[in-house]
Amino acid sequence: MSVHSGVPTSSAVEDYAKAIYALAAESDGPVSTNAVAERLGVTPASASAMVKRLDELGLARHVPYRGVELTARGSQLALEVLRHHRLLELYLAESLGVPWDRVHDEAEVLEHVLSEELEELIATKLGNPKRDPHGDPIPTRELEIEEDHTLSFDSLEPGGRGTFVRISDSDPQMLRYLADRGISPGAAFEIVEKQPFGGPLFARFGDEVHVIGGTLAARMRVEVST
Amino acid sequence: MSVHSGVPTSSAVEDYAKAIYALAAESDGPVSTNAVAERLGVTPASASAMVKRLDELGLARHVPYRGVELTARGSQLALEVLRHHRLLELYLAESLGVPWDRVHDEAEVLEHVLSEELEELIATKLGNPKRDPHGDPIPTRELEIEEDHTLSFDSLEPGGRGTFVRISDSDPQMLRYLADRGISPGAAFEIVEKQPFGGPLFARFGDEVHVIGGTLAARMRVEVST
DNA sequence: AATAAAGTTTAGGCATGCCATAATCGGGCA
DNA sequence: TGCCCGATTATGGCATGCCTAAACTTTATT
Repeated sequence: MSVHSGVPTSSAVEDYAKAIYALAAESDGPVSTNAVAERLGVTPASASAMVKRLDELGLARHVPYRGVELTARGSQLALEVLRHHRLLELYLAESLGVPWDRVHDEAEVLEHVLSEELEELIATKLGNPKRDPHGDPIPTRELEIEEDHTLSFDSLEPGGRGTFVRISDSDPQMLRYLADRGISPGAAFEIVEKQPFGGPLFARFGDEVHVIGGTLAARMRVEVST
Repeated sequence: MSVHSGVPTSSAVEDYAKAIYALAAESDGPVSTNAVAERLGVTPASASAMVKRLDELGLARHVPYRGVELTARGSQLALEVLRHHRLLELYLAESLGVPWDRVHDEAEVLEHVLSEELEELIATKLGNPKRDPHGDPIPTRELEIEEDHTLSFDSLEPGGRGTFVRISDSDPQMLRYLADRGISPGAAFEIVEKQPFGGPLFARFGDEVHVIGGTLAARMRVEVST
C-alpha cells in the first residue's frame, strides 16, 4: 500500500486508475463499468465495487449506470503509474536485455512497487527518455504526457504514407510478429492497396510489401505524412 | 501470489520463512513463535496463525509450545528469497547507484516480486557474485549458501585479530555509521582492549583505534585470523 | 408502449492477513 | 504440591479484493 497525492493506493486501485485512463483516452466521455471489467479481466460486479471505491477515494467520479471519469487526482495517479511502467519497460530492455516482448509483463508487476527514488535514478540513467520501446510516450516527472495524434493503421486509405509509431504494449505477440518481419517503430510505409469489407491492407515498408489486417492493423498506431 | 516448489506463497509467507530461517541460524534448535512475532513486528497471535499456515503448506513443522522449524521446502523458499534480496541489493548499489544504506529497504519490497528470469539476468550481469554489499553470502542458483563461520565482534578478546565481514543488513544506520568511519567489509583489525562488564571494545583498524560497543559490536560479524 | 436484451449494481460469500482480548498451557519456584 | 508468569491458542473483528447469483436500470426492438 503506497500513497500518492495523499491517497492510499493499492496495486488494484492503481490498475483501475490506469484502465480508466486508457479507456477514456481511446473514446472520450465517461467509461462504462463493463469496459473496465473486461479490460482488467474481472467480473462487472467486481469492477462496479472498485469503481465505487475510487469514487470514495476522490480518484474518480462515478454516476451509477452512467459510467466513470477520473478526477484530476485520479489522472495524476494513472500517469504516475504509466511513467513507472514505461520507464521500467525501457530500462529492462536497455539495461538488462529483457526481450522486447517480455518487458510489458515484468513492468506490469514492478510498476506498483517502484519507489520515487528508484524511478528518478532510472530516469536519469536513461537520460530522461520521451518514449518507451513500444514507442509509447513517457509522462514527464511533472506528469505531463505528449498528446497522441496518431491514427490506427487500418483507418488509412491507399496512397497514404506515414510512419509506424507504436502498438498497444499489451500484445507481445504482435510485437514479435512485426519485429520478425523487420517492422519496428519509426518504419516508414506507404499503403498500396486496401481490401474492402474490413479486409487487410497492403503496405510497402522499405522494399517489401506486407499484408496486414485484422486486429493487428487496428492496434498499430501510425503518424501520417502531410 | 507466486509459486515456489509447488507451494503458492504470498509476501507474508515468504517473510515468515525468511524470519524463521534467520532465527534458526542465529541459535539453532526450534524457533519460538514469539521470536518470530517480534522479528516481524506483529503480535504473537498473528505469528501463531501464520506459523500454523506454514505447517499446513508443508514449509515448516510446528509443535505447539515447542517452536517451529523449516522443512526442506521451507528452507528452499527462504533461500530463494534471500538470493533475490541479496542480488537486488548488490544490483541496486552497483548498477543504479542506490546509496549503500538504502538498498536494504528497496530490496525488501522487490525481492517478493522478482521473476526468475530477471533474477537470472541480474545474476549474470553481476557475474554471479558470491556476496552482497553488506558482505552477506548470496545463495547460488541451486540454493546452496556458504556456511557462516564468523563470530560476533564483541565475542573477541584483546589481542584477537581478524577481518570485519558483514553486519546485519537490516540496520542501515549502523552501516552508515561504520562507513563514515572508514570501516567496511574486508577491513582488518586487531582488538586492543576490552572493557569489562559488557563495555566497548577498542580495536585498531588500519592506523586508527576505534571504540565500538553496544548493539553495534554485537551485530558486527568477523572472521578471525588463526 | 410493451417487452426483450444488454448493461449495471446489490447481496451474500470466500480467502488472505492483520489486530486485540481472553482463555489456556507449561515450567519453575516456594 | 500448588501457584504464578510468560508463552500460546482461540475467538471475534476489520479491510482488501475477488467471485456468483439475483435484482435492477437503461436501451433497443417490435
